[in-house]
Order: sequence, then structure tokens, then C-alpha cells
Amino acid sequence: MEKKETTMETDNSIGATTFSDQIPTTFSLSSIFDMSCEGEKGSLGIMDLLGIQDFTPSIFDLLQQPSTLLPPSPPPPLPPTSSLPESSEVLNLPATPNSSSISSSSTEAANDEQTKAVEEEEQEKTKKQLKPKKKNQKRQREPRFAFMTKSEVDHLEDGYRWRKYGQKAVKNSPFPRSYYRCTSATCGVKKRVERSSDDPSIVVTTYEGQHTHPSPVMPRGSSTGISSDSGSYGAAFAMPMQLTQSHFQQQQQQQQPHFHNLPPLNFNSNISSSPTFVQERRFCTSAASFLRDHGLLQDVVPSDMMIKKE
DNA sequence: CGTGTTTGACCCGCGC
DNA sequence: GCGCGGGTCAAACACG
Repeated sequence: MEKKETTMETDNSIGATTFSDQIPTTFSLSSIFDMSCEGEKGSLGIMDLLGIQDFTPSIFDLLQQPSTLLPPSPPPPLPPTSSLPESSEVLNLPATPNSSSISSSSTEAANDEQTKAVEEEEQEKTKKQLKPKKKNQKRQREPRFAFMTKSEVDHLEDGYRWRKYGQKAVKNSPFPRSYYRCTSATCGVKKRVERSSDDPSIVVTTYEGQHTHPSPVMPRGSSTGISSDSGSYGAAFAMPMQLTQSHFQQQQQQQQPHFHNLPPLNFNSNISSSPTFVQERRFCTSAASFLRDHGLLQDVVPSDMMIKKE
């Protein structure tokens, strides 16, 4: 296709370079939970799943009642998780995000070799039948996590480098959905970014997959950065933290030597005093309920931030 | 030149 | 089986 003058000035094309100028003055992360229940056909209902109508009226009111941030419906029933790769979608159980025993990580590692073999077989088969660029293999679903972020920018800086590989119009929404992929060659993490049609100030970011590498953006993040054992959970959970830190970096125009990828739910006291972080803590509260079964969590999350969701 | 974005085409899964 | 819509690909392009 002949590319004409690219006059696309979509507000979602904000790059990392311009992001710093558009840091939201108010950043309110509202909720996070498993999006694995999101069906292929139902992805359009993200807002519904997220209960954004309930969210919209007053995030702060809701923040006063963390329990209201929980998904309106209980987590989807877990199909028997055999070693089949298709089960990856249901692996986003409340696995320990900050421990190496994360189930999705180990399971995925175990599945990886099996799935690779299967994939190669299928690819070889289908290569002859289909265009090389297309794969006939069953699409595998990584664990997904969605954030609702009150922000003016769509693409939130989360410490990783992303390459946009697609943009689609969303049905019943004036805002497009953008597809990003981690630029690391070995990392297949993707994320989707879309704006709520109900409340344009709300950005829904959905992470899919696990980072297999530390954050490349953070200068000293390798030691405590998000590694394979935290994966997407880490990315997902660290994102608001990083944004918060980035936010304050922008505000204070100074470098913080500890600025790096934080492990999930590793609350850094240096930023915990900020008003924004209070919101982040609320966010993490919601996340805590999400991860309620994991021992290490109690070590880093104050008990009053934990929610029993039964 | 390397990296990231744009965008139309294509594939695939699902509902009817 | 067909159509719709979500998701992905990849060439062309933009930019530093």
C-alpha cells in the first residue's frame, strides 16, 4: 500500500519521548485483576468486566472502599490445568508474584519445550499451506492482567520498551485499541492499551505474558528488576510503581538512585508518602486480594491492606 | 541507519 | 458455512 502523508495525529501515538511532557497530573490506578476470563469475543466488554461504570463516578470514593474494586463476579472457574499450552490462560491464578515459585512461570517453562515442539511441527505443516507469515497453530493465551488507569496518556511508561504493532478500532468505542509488544527479542509480552468509551480519562492497559528479562529502561534494575520469576505479574504490578516514581521524577526533576524496577508489591518507603502512592497502595490492596494466598505477600504488604475476598 | 509507528490486509475464533 | 470482530503481520514511512 502506498503510504501517503501520514497525518495520523491520533492521541494514542504518544511516544516515550513525549510522555514525559504529558505525565498525568492525577494518576489513579483503580483496579487490577485477572483478565483471563476475557473471551476472544468478549474483549470488547473490558469495560463491563472491569465494572468501569461503577468505577467512573468517583474513583476516590471507591478507593475508600477497596472491596468495591474487586471484580463484580468471582474469578472464572479453573479448568483442569493439564500440561497443554492452552491452559496458559488460566495460569494467572493468584500466583506468588514476588517469588520464584510463580506457577505460571514454572509451568510455562515446562510447557515451553513441549509447546515449542508442537509449534514447530504445526508450523512446518502449515507453512506449506499458508503464507509463511501466518501460523495455523492455536493461539496461546498468556495470563492477562488489566489496569484501569486514570491518565491523559494512553501508553504508560512501565519500565519496558514496547513496540506498537497494531491498532484497531474498538467496536462501540470512539477510541482505538493499540497493541504493543515488548521489544526484547526473547520476550513475548504484549499489552493492549485502550481508552474507556465511558470515561475517556480512563485508560485500560492489559498485559499478556511474562517478561523474560529485566527492565531495559532502568539503569540499575537488573538485580531487583522484573525477571522471569516475576514476569508479567511483576511488570503489571511494578508498572504503577514505576509510573509513580517516574511521575515524581518528572515533578522533582531529580534522579532517584533507587529508581528501578521494583519487585511486585515491594513498597518502597521513599515514595510511600506521596499522595499518589496512597492511590497506588489502594491499587495494591486490590492486587493483594488478588494474591492473597501467598506467604511472601504478607511480609511486604501490611495486613490492613490485605483484603479477604471470600 | 536503527528503531519505532502507521495502517491495510490477512488470519482466526466464535456466534448465528 | 458465513460474517463479524479481535488480533497480528509486515511494508512503508517517520524520526532522531
